[in-house]
Amino acid sequence: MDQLSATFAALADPTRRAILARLTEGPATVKELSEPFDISGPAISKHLRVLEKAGLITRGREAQWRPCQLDATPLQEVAVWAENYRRFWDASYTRLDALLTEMKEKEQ
Amino acid sequence: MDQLSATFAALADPTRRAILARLTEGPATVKELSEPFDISGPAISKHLRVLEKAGLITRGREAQWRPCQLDATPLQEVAVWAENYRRFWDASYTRLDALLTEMKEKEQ
DNA sequence: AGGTTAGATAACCAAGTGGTTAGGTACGAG
DNA sequence: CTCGTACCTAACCACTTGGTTATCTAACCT
Repeated sequence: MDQLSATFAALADPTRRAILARLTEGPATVKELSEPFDISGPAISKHLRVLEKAGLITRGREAQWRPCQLDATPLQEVAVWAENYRRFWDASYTRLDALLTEMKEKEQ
Repeated sequence: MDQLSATFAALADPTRRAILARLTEGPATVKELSEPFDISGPAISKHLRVLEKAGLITRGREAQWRPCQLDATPLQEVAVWAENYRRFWDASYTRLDALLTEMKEKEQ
């Protein structure tokens, strides 16, 4: 699976997006991250592994804790990808764009 | 499934992203969309249904054709979501941000 | 050494995904 | 009316996903 697909797949789950949101406030342990959700520890571990494989978090180790930290670089790729569609975001802009194309063609 | 999750899930597949890219050049029929890929028609139909449910395409009907058109509005939501992480995209900015926070705290 | 806490791994399950083939519907052309 | 084309639905398959419980390791604290 390519990088962009892995990132999108990781972001498709609300729990994982919530984890990322939490990590914007600073590093956290697995326990801390699991607290807002009423799912089991192993379920959180799986989510974290998905995020790690997508390169969205990095993990250290301090004694018995395995602190998670946000790494948002893959999100830049997402933002850039989405920006390429900006011209299509609203119909009026599309219509304007069509008009401009038409004008260019007439010029030639 | 919420809107944002559906959008991310739809974007997680490279075939579907390629279909969206093709649709930036204008509407296309299912047949036209399927040509670049060597997968069966039904497989393409399924991809299109996913894109339609995510609100990324709209479909009309002209005789025996069912033309697809891009609707990029959900991508705006994606771009906005990703933009919220801009401050975390590179470490230097994060360090700068930490420094500013520290300075603010000292001021108080 | 023994107990507690943090966390990972393994085995399992239901549901979803991406693909297939086979067969059905709707429309235009001869 | 019949034939070909465009497309969809249905049924099936292998694989993945998001969850569970049970069991393990590692580190800390008495």
